[in-house]
Amino acid sequence: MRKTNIKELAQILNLSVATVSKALRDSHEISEQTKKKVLEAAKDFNYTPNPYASSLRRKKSKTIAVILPEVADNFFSLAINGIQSIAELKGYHVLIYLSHESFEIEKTVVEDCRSGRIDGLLISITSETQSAGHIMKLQSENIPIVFFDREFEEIVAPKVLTNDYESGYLSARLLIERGCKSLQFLSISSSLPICTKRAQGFLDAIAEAGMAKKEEEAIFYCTGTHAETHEQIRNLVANRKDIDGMVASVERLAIQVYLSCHELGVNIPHDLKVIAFSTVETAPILNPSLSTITQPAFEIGKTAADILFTLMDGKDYGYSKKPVILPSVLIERDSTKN
Amino acid sequence: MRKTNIKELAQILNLSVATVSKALRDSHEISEQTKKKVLEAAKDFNYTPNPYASSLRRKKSKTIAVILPEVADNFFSLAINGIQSIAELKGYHVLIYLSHESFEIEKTVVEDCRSGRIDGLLISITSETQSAGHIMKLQSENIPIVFFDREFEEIVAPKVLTNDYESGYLSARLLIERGCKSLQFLSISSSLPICTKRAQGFLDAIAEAGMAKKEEEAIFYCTGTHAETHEQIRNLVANRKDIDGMVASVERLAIQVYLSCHELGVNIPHDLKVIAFSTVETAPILNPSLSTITQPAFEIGKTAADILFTLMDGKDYGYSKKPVILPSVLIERDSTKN
DNA sequence: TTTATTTACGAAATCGTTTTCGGTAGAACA
DNA sequence: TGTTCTACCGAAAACGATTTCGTAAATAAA
Repeated sequence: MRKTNIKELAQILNLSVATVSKALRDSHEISEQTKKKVLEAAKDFNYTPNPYASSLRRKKSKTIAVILPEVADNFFSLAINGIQSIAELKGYHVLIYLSHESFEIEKTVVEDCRSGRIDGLLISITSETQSAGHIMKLQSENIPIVFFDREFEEIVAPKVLTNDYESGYLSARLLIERGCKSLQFLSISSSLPICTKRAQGFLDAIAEAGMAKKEEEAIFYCTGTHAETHEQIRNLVANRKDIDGMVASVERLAIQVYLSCHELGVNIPHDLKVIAFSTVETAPILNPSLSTITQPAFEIGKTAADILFTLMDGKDYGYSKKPVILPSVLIERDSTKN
Repeated sequence: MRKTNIKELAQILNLSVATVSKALRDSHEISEQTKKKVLEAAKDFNYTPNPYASSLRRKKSKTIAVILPEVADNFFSLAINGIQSIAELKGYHVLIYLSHESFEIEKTVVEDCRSGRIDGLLISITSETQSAGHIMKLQSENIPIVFFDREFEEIVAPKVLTNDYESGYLSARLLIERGCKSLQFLSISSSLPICTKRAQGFLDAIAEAGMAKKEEEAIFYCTGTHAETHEQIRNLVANRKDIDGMVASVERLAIQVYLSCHELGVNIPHDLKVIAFSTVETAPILNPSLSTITQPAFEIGKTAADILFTLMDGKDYGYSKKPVILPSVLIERDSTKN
């Protein structure tokens, strides 16, 4: 079945393209009668409007972009779900870009967003990102941007986050209450706010309990590839028998800790207690079940999208200039019990 | 910093828009000298080409769409990764649509794809999809389509699948060898080829072992919402003590089985052995570790994208009309051992 | 020198919409 | 009767690129 464009449709109907266009957009300038005729013909002759012609003329693309570090992480999967749920409602299209934690890729993608391809951007920055020039440039071209989860602190923009500091604090408190004497915080970045805040909460909690360590000792950085991370964590678990409690700042680190312990025969929670920032749904059926600080990932995505859309409507998004905080919940399971 | 369009750039350079356009596209009609001047000015004056104007004229969008049932499933996350890896290489943009297992949504999205918004489509159909009219309509408009994982059997199109029948067969064989006497196959659809083929392999294996059951008894369908599924599986585990082996056709069903067993105090593998089609990375650290048939999810996505791009280049994709099969691997862990 | 050929560029049409700005008829009003 | 509104519709100009085709100058071939 061949496609028609608006010009052909106009010819068939013996009307002008202007009239057809207006009829299709349900303009008051057009009589109900002709509207009906146009709609019918549009269906009969298989008319599908060309979105790019429309975007060109109206300077609106009905498209948003989501930039995130990876998708094979439950948190981001759930966040995408939340974002999509809103985009679908609004009839918007969603472009997904993966930065793979590479600042270079992030920069390239953000650069491309300046072309007018998108009406708005949702972004969770990479663990490498230390400057936000690329993002500010986009901002200066009046494209609404909302940060979710991984913000860039120095930039003023709507942000949807979770209570990272508090959660970091509580996770350490839990381990201390369960009798741990030497704690370690596993991080993936020394600049990412989610990591630094969680770490700071952790540090404050151990200091408060008289278990203070030097920051370099208390925090273990797992940068590098996933394979390298595995190696690092395995070595840590193998060699540092003094550590009896760990807080994993992101999901995959916790999994690495578990795998290492299984490989090395280290018993969780007896030899080592573990708690992780994670939304992994298998937490309750892990061996042992994993205590988690679970972020409201879906809601974070949904809220960020919500704000983005009100911004794109030209409205103020109603919240103050402060980030929106959706709290995480700590669920204790066997990995921290005695 | 203001954006420039090609017309302004031409004025600045005292050249025609035609020349500027050709210079930017590195045409042989333009001297190296002016090319250099144009490129410089483009950078200096912050020129970013409007992709929609370009798409309109060239009838190419540099965009592909991926339609999948859900993203919060490790298989699909990994597949997206594979797809993105190729798209990024080719400088293409990726639109993601979630059908949430709803045929209606799938139809709407596919319909929209006819508008010229995309140059190609990768799709994994919903569990409800029983007809492919919408997809054939798209095909008839010469938009390349590649199915991955969840195909529609009756349609002729490139497909990238895994060895479903064989894997179903092997999973049942394993349980039989481990001494199971009464097996159950957990399915999510009576029409989805991945389910029916896996189920058929399963049925053939138990028939061969003299453990044949009627199909209605051997296969348990978990349709409905996730919450309903949990209820159904819980009831099954609670009431059918005769069943001592289960094959979960998709990841989330296995998780539900585990959760139910934990709740009900059913011991895996002693009371019930479980094997699942799954790519979940926590399989080795579950309680007990989960035997899986693991699909090469990343490669499936990557290969599908590869084929799509060769198709979009107008070339034959080199393979025969038969689907490309990337085999899964069975990894036995504790959930099926004695 | 004359005639082809190449090289380098520009004018204008084109892609398929949307929107502005008129314009014509008939109704309503004085 | 003349005037002012409405209600509908159309011509044409955008939107910002690409591409075809034409042409002038420079070079090569005769």
